[in-house]
Amino acid sequence: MGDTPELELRRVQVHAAYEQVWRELEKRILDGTLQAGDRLPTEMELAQRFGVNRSTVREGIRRLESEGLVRRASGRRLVVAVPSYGDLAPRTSRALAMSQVSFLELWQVAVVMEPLAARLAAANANEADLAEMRRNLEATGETLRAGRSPARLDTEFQRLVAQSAKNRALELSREPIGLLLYPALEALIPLVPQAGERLLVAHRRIYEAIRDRDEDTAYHWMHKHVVDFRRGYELAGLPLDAPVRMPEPASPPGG
Amino acid sequence: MGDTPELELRRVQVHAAYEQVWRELEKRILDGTLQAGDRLPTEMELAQRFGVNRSTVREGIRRLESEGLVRRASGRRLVVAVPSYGDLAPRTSRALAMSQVSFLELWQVAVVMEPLAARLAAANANEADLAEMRRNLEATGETLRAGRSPARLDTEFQRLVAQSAKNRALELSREPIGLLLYPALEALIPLVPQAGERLLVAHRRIYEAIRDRDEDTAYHWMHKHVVDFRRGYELAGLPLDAPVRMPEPASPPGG
DNA sequence: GTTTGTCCGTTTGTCCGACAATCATCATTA
DNA sequence: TAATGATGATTGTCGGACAAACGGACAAAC
Repeated sequence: MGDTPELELRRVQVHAAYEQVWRELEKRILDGTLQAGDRLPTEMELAQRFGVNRSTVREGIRRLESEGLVRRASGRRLVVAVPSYGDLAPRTSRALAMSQVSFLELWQVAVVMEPLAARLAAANANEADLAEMRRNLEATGETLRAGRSPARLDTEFQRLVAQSAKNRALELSREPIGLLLYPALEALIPLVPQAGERLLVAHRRIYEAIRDRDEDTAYHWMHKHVVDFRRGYELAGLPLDAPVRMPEPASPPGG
Repeated sequence: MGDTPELELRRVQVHAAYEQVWRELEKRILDGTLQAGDRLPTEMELAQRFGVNRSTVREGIRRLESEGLVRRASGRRLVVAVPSYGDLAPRTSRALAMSQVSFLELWQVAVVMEPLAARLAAANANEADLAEMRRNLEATGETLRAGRSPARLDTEFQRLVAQSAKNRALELSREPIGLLLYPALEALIPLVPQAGERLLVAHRRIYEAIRDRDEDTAYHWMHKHVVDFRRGYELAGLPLDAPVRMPEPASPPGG
């Protein structure tokens, strides 16, 4: 075999035309040539400028749409947009669910993220944030009195705390986990009678600490709350290492 | 104005055909009808079964591809896949960068996530993980001796630690942050002469602690390391609250 | 003067039919 | 047996086409 002189070759990259359309537009958006809010040219015009068929342009555009970099304005013209975590979080949740992530894995992250969120919320929450939390607390109380499951409201409470933290990296990191984790309450509540009351108490304490700008108390109650969640899960006899399931989407994923 | 009796209307949903194709296939994948690894029918066949044109099917497929739910095998046929964070993390990073997230916001998350990763890594790393860290350590040493920037290798080291933690939720949560945060080293290193050496020492300690299954030491050194990173950033006179920029992609984003 | 109905040019969503390039497969050849 | 070539299936791209929906302008009706 003396005829293969250590020749190192890498796969020659061949990009489909619609991919190049997508990448080119993406690049223009990311480098600021196209700013959020700008209107894109019509499909016909894009096709002419790129020198490809309109069908090809459309396939590229689908990709951009899916990434949340462009949206269709009320009317029809394409408009450059900033991707929202409304688009991203459910997708990450799905990837986690499809990877058969266990309750324990999610919990291990939540138990550090949520207390951090509470601490930052105590530092940064504004009056509007507090009002939303109050509204959520009341709704949770009613829901419990009516004997229904507060799972969705708990998910929301955690999200509201994270929103109050004024840290978008935190918000975006924890959202996919919250989306997968708290629906597990749905299964837990009926099995652990005292869970609902404990949850409400914890939420109240967390809210009060945030309102009073008491970072440490907010942190500790949230930590306790998340630990409590795990304990309830074990108490109910649910397996920590079983994969979680993807909940029904509350709001339809971005399109 | 008594002629508007609290009438609440929501926008009537009209779904384009390609959207329905996308949603239907997505549903089949998520509910398990189509399992990872399964081959999808050909575009022609999909078009016939959905009763739409092949072009329409193709637009829907682009969406699925973008979500990582389906890939083109080496050949051509579409294959159902599990979305990887290779697809997801860069997108989340972009969303963060476009939202003008500050160094401080990223750091606040990193300072709790990375030590957690180190602790779990000390508990769960296997021999292959350790070998990769060793390789990374050596490369970092060489890079520093050569006077080049270890930014990319640092990003990789943190990723390797997270991989060793055997927690996919953690891995997926921290990756977008790491991707945005550590490239800031590129700007930092030339300004803080001792930074490179300190970084290498920290990496070594973290590696040793993980190897020795010493969770607390791994945790503390990683915490120290991340705190050190921030101190270096401040020392260099870089503003904590300025938005970070999106780094050049090391590997082209999934497609 | 404001609302409603109508028209028109533009743009999108969808369809049809077609072709070259590429891939998977298998029979053929050295 | 392993390399080579032929064959059929499938994708990527194209050009052209049309109905539906939109934005805007204008006229008619209240």
